[in-house]
Amino acid sequence: MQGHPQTRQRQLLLEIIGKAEGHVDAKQLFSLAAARDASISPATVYRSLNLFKRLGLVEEQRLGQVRCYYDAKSSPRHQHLVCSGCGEVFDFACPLGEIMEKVKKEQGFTVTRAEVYLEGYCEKCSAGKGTKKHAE
Amino acid sequence: MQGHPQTRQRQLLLEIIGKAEGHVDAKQLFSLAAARDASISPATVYRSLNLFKRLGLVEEQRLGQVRCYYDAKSSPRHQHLVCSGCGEVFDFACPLGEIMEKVKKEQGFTVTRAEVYLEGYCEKCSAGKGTKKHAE
DNA sequence: TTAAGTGCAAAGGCTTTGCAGCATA
DNA sequence: TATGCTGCAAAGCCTTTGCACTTAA
Repeated sequence: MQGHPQTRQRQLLLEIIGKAEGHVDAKQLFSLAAARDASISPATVYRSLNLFKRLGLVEEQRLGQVRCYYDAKSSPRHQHLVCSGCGEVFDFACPLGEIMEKVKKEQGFTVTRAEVYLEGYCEKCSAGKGTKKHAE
Repeated sequence: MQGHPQTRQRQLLLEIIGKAEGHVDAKQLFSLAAARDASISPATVYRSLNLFKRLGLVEEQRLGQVRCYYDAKSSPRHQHLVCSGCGEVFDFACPLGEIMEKVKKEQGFTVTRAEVYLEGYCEKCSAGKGTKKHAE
């Protein structure tokens, strides 16, 4: 791992991130890890996440207020829809290429990282609004 | 103010947010406010921001990890470019309408809130990279 | 064997909350 | 005057850090 020891904890964390198709935040990651290795500590989770980010193994993205992580190689670039009704997270393809070109051309800005976050109501929740799982 | 008393502190905060064309986070807002009214407390800033958000007077948006606020009526919807070189924040028009329509049509998702966050290098910093004000 | 990682506990930011006093309407 | 806001201080999260011990290579 690029000069970094492959430890039991790191393997476990990477495995969880890889399997969690979608996005886990640090807290979830800790819970999931602790379920399989009760001795793991939050500090290790945070330290590992920072290492993985530096090595480019996982990517970080904000979903609303929350920092989430996902496997860098498994997930192609995608962006997120979060339902205010049921809390579910959906992926969607976003024409980022166009947007990046546009700001490059118009403002000379070179984009190295893009995040799109849309909040609203999914098909099911649009139909029967009022079943809020978590408030706004 | 919709049944909420108009206090000295709230006036001050709204004024600062209005004048700060762009985005202030809670900390900046507190500093700016404290410069003009040394007795103001962070608690008031946070309480006021939450009130303003509820009343729709200010809008909240994330810039990277940071929650920023801006005057809801003065700013038309715009999105942000943050330069990793100089830290400057640029606005840009983003074709969100199209995107919202697309997810509506393709996934039945109704968007109520959209945030686009692009990070990269502005024209100046692209030219002479290496003058990082803050690391990644 | 040795450099690096880990757990624990404590500390650090930011944000919220309880409470008593104060101000707005 | 009465409701509601304010400041203060304390508490709550999440995240990072210091330290001694353990582990991978």
